[in-house]
Amino acid sequence: MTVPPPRDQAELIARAAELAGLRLADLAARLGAPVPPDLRRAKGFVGGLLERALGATAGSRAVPDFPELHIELKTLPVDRAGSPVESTFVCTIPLTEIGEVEWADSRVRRKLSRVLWVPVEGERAIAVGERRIGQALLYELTVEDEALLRADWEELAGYIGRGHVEELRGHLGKVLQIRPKAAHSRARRLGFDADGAPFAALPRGFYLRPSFTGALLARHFALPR
DNA sequence: GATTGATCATGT
DNA sequence: ACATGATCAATC
Repeated sequence: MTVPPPRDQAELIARAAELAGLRLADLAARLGAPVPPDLRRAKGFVGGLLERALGATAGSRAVPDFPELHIELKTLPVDRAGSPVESTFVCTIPLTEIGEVEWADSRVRRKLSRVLWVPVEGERAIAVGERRIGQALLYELTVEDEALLRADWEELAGYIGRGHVEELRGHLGKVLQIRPKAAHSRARRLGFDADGAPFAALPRGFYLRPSFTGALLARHFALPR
């Protein structure tokens, strides 16, 4: 079963609304996809399933999931109270270029400008197929959120731009953090040190802290916090 | 229990 | 190689 791309924003929202309450096993059956016993070897299963169900087309290309609508799709694993149980990967970091990039042109800002968040039960105690899909939220970057993200981004990108990528640890950043993003810890890509000399750096990515995504959901759905 | 660092699968 | 989709698992 193949779902065509949504014609417009309203169609996308309607499709997402129709999925609320479904178990992942229901959706997988509808699409003719097998459900893995757990996510250890299928970490992208939930995201991929929702992409197919909603008609996302981008695949692995570096464009939004719904390019014509300028909307990014993110599934968000949550507990029974609606709080995120994981951080949210945003994008990889172009180590050799980010020092020259302005926030306004950054990958982080582009990615988070418009996001269709789909909460999905994500507690490991619930079998993958039994996890239910929640009500989606079409989010547009707010002035307040942008200020928070920009402050973190400028601090973090500044480290890299000055050649201090190796000093970056996950604890930096109030709402946005930088963590490794690689197949394994021996992976390396080109970076520059403080003297501008090239070296083999650990690939890294930007992630949103659960407190940020949790606040975003709570605001929209008026959840108790 | 929350957080940080490590890791898995797939597509272009 | 590096982008996409993330969660796992060791450690704090």
